[in-house]
Amino acid sequence: MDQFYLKKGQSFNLDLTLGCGQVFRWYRLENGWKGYAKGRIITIRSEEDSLFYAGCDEKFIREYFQLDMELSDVVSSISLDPYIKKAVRLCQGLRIIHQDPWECLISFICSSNANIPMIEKRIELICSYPPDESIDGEYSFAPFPEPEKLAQMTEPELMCCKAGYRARYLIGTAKAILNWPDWKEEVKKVGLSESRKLLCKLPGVGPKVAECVLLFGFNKYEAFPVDVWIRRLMEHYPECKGKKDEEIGNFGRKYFSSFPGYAQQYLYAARKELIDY
DNA sequence: ACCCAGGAAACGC
DNA sequence: GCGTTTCATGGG
Ligand SMILES: [Mg+2]
Repeated sequence: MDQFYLKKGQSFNLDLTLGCGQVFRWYRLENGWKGYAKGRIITIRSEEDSLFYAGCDEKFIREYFQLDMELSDVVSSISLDPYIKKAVRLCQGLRIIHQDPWECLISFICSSNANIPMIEKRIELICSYPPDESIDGEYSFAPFPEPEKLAQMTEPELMCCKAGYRARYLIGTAKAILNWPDWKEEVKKVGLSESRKLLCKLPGVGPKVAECVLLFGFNKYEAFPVDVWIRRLMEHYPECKGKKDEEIGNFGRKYFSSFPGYAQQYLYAARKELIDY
């Protein structure tokens, strides 16, 4: 168990960060969290101004949780009105994680038209397939299937994992990635609009999933994913009333100029407190 | 029995 | 191009 000392003013809330719906393979312990990320099984807890963690090194912790990112710049940039200010206040210390792009991609293909508990269950079943009865415990902490493995799975197998109609999307995207080995470099080096077009070529990836992958997997903070909750919450702004998702996204990106993705995630994380604002 | 959930794709016009 | 329908799944 290693210790990481947070600097004074280095705002970080572990519970908000892991529980806000940006990652799906972290589980609460009695005191702290255990999860799978980037080939590692990690346990971590927060205590006063320190993090205590095992399963990775300090470099990983800083990178994964983006601890060197200056959150005060984000907050001052997006605190433009009382509505978003309430979300910001409720989300103090929430950081957008730097996920593995492939893990993020299949996670959010799994996310379409589903709620968070179902998404978590679906991803767990896919990663732990085929089921091994000799392993006890609710969670396997098994690695995400690599593109090679996922491409070889069959639709019936993925249906057993409760993938539903997303089964063929997962297989199709895995096969497409096998034929596009430098997809991460290509997506990384172009702007939001172009990278979104690239990702949308993949089956099961549309505007919303693409922007989640760009935000959480590539940390493109211009991204502003619009799901059913964000669509509802953004009705607060007259510019978005009755508008389609595309226009809502365009407004969010323009209005929250420097960090739209953070504004979006703070709104999403505070959705239950904002819904009857 | 309906409605909903971090939507996308196919279809009809 | 734009609106509608379909697609699995489990919980409320
Ligand atoms: Mg697509």
